[in-house]
Amino acid sequence: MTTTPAAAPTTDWLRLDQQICFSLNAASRAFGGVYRVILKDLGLTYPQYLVMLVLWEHGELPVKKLGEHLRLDSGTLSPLLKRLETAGLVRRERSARDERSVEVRLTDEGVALRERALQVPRRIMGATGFDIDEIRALRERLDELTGALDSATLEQQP
Amino acid sequence: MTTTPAAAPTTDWLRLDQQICFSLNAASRAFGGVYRVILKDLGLTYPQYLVMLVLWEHGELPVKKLGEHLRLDSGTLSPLLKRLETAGLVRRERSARDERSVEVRLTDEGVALRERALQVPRRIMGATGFDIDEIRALRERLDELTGALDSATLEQQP
DNA sequence: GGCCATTTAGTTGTGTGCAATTTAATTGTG
DNA sequence: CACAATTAAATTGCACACAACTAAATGGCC
Repeated sequence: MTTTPAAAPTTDWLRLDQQICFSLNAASRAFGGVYRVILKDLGLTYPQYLVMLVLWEHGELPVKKLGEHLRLDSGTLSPLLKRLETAGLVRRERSARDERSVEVRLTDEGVALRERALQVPRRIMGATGFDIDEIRALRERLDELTGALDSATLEQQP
Repeated sequence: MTTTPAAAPTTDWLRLDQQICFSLNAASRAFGGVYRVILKDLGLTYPQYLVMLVLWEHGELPVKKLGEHLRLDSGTLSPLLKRLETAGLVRRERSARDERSVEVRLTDEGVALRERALQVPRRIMGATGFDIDEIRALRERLDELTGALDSATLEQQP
């Protein structure tokens, strides 16, 4: 075997691409790892925690609205919500007004869990080593990126 | 400082937390969506593309090393590599020196696919709307974050 | 009122991610 | 050399994501 790989890597675009998507992918999973450890106490997975955050803020929402907040569809949410229901944190009830819709609402237990969740953000912040302003700046950058990527995805589909 | 009884929480840390993890999670999945569209031509998923990027750069390496580059373990890589092998892009062979190890190497077809992949980074860059320097700055920030999160995860596991 | 397109959840199938376990090979130690 | 500890892959089980599809309910439109 020759020691030199296929192509000259100096201005290697694939290598650059590697860096970009690796970084985001790795950061996302590293974040997931930290949340996994911290959320184990609460009996929640990271995506379940995200759902609970939305419910703690809004109290009660149809699956559709929940999905809009989280950019997730029913294919992901339906089984996840079933697990939260089995855990006794939420109830799912067909809306009386529109029987296509399913209202998701917190149980007393689900509301109570919020108290224990209040410590989570501080621990996450500690793990990042970033301060509030740095986090905010990064967040704005990421939202900008997400917006650009979403519109690009839509344009690419016709 | 007494807190408001019911809904209105302190400085709403949970809401802030929501913003942070939502943003990273959303950006990661938005990125995945763009890659999914672009990579469909090549017959690769996004994680498979990441594996191919490493192989295009290094030519051949054991599963262990591949996992270190991608921070993935054999539980993820084994089935993924089987699919790449079925697709005819890689071969997996037990190392003669150390029979515990499995060497992953590109087939001719796998090497050839690199040519078609060369267009991917440009299309991704276009979709982001960011220029090289912005991407690089974001990447450095994310790597910093990942490093902090990883060491925090390790410290928490004694 | 009757019919059809749309909307909303749910289901199915594929592909990760990761923890935990298993199997086989290698290494370290007495 | 024997044998326990370690290491590398693979396997198993669970939980997302997401595309594609199904089923039920609603809303328009004539």
